Amino acid sequence: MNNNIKPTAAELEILQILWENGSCTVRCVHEKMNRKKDIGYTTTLKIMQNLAEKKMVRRELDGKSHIYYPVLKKEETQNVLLDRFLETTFSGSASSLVLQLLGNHKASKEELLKIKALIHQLEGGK
Amino acid sequence: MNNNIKPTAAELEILQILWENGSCTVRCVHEKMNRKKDIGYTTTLKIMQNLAEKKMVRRELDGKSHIYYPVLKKEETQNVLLDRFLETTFSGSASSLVLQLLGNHKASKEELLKIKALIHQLEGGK
DNA sequence: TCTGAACTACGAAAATAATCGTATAAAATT
DNA sequence: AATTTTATACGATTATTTTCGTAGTTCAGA
Repeated sequence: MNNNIKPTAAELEILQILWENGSCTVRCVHEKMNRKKDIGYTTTLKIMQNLAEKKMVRRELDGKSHIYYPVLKKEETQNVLLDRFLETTFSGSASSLVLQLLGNHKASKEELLKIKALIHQLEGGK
Repeated sequence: MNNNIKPTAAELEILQILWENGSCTVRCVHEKMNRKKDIGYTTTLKIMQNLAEKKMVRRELDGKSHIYYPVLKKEETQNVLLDRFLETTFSGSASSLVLQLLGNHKASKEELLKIKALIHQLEGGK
């Protein structure tokens, strides 16, 4: 598994948009970005070009412009980032992470149910 | 609550050491750091000075050298960072974070037990 | 007392990330 | 046909983080 995934903060923002939409032009990404913060068009463009150069997205020419597609899988990327975060911030202790998350962040009932179900499954399916 | 906590990666490494040890001199931190990676003494010193300047640690003169103490609370800091991570990487969905974490065998049996206990408590209690 | 070891202070270099300006080309509009 | 709009490319600038060199201080031991 690719453990070299290392999108920067700005790159990750764009990846999120691509994951949500499947594919986007720069203009499209840029408009969605601008709903959250004020940023120049060429900045968005540049970061997407960087992503392409690093092979985290691919792009196809479509007339005058490009259409960008995510290459990294969302879950895989999240997992790698999660591992790293777990290590750096919680010294690798998954339970303290979860305890803090659930304890302070009261997940909804539905979320708790999902989690319980998974635990049962993990226990049952040994 | 202080939502402005933003230790960088290098700063966080040092905070972890201070949290574990309660307090440390630069030398002490530096030796522990060097077990993991090769880094110059003055680099460690500088980062600790930065931490002090940013009020994330405080220091007291002790003879010729300083003793550093964490100011940020470990759990509070972890929480702030966790919030931020949850937002940027999992678009705020606590359950997908936990599901991926547990699904990925990052939690031991003991950890699962702790988590189950907490869920029971959240459900049953108050 | 002199020398060297252990400190701190401080600034500058190197590395990384983010932002944008300008040049250029191709369509679309007038 | 000329102008405006919409793209990309690419380098330059700025900001942030990390790293370290150098200078200067204090203290302990030869």
